[in-house]
Amino acid sequence: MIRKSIQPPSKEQCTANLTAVGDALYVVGGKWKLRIIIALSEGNKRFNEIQRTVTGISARVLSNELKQLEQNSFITRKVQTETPVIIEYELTEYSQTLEKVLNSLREWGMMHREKIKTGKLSGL
Amino acid sequence: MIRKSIQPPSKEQCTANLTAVGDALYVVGGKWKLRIIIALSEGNKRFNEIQRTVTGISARVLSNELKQLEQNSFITRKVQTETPVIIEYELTEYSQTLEKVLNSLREWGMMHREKIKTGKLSGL
DNA sequence: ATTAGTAGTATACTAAAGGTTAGTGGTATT
DNA sequence: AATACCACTAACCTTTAGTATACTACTAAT
Repeated sequence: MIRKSIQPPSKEQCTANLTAVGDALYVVGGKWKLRIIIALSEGNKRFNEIQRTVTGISARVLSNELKQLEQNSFITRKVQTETPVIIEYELTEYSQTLEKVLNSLREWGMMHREKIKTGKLSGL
Repeated sequence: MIRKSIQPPSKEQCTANLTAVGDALYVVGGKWKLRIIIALSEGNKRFNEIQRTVTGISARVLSNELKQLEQNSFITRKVQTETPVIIEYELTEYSQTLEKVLNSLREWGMMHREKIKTGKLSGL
C-alpha cells in the first residue's frame, strides 16, 4: 500500500526495503531497547533510575541491553571516580538518528491505543 | 532527580511516551510482522509468494504471523472459491497508518548499514 | 503417470529472551 | 550497629520464538 498503483517496484527494490527494515529491527528491535533510549532521553541516567522508569525490566535484562546499546554506539557509560562512584549512561549523538523512528512509533502507538479504546478497530 | 535545563518533561509525559512505544512494539514488533507487511505492499499476496519474498521465514511462522496480522486488522484473507481456489492476503486501509513507521525504519536501516560499511561507527 | 505447485498443519525439537531469587562489595543513612 | 541504596552478576528456570521435516488434499503441467 505504500507503493501500490503507478509503478510496480522492482524485485531488487523490494529486497532492499526488506533488508533495510530487517537491519533496523536487528539493532533496535526487541522489547526494551527503544524504551531504554526514551528513558535516557527523558533525563534518567543511572542504572536503578532507568530500571524504575522502564517498568517491568529486570536488572539482568537491563544490564544486557545497556551493553548492547553501548556496543551499537547509542550510549556511553561514564564513571565518576570520586567517592561515591557514580555511573551514568548517556545518549550519543548517533542515538539522535533514531528520532524519526521514535517519533513515528510513539505517534502510532498513541493513535492505535485510541482506536482500540473507542472500539473503532473491532468493526474492520 | 536532577532535571535538565529548559523544560523538563513531566513524569507523566515520560510514562506516556514509554507506554506508546511499548504499545506499538507489542503489535508490530518482532522479527517478521513489518517485513511481511512490506512484502504485501510490494505486491506479493499469496502464501508461498510471501514466503519466498520474506527470506528465512518458515511456513509455520508465516502462518502464525498472518493470523496475528489479521487479528490486528492489518490484513484480510480473501478466498476465491472458483477452481482452483486462490487465497490472497491483502493489506487493509488501517495498515497504511504504519507508513511513517515503515519509512523511518527503512531509511534508518539503510543509513545504519552505510555507516557500518564505511566504518564510520567503530570510531565513536 | 509423475512431478510440481498451492496453502497450509502436525510434530518435535533447539535457541533466544526473559523472569526470579539471591548475593556481592561498596557507600550512606539512621 | 543495622539498614538501605547503588550497580550489578550468577544460577536457575520458564516462556516465547523459531527451525526442520514430514505430511495432507487438491490442481496443473509434462
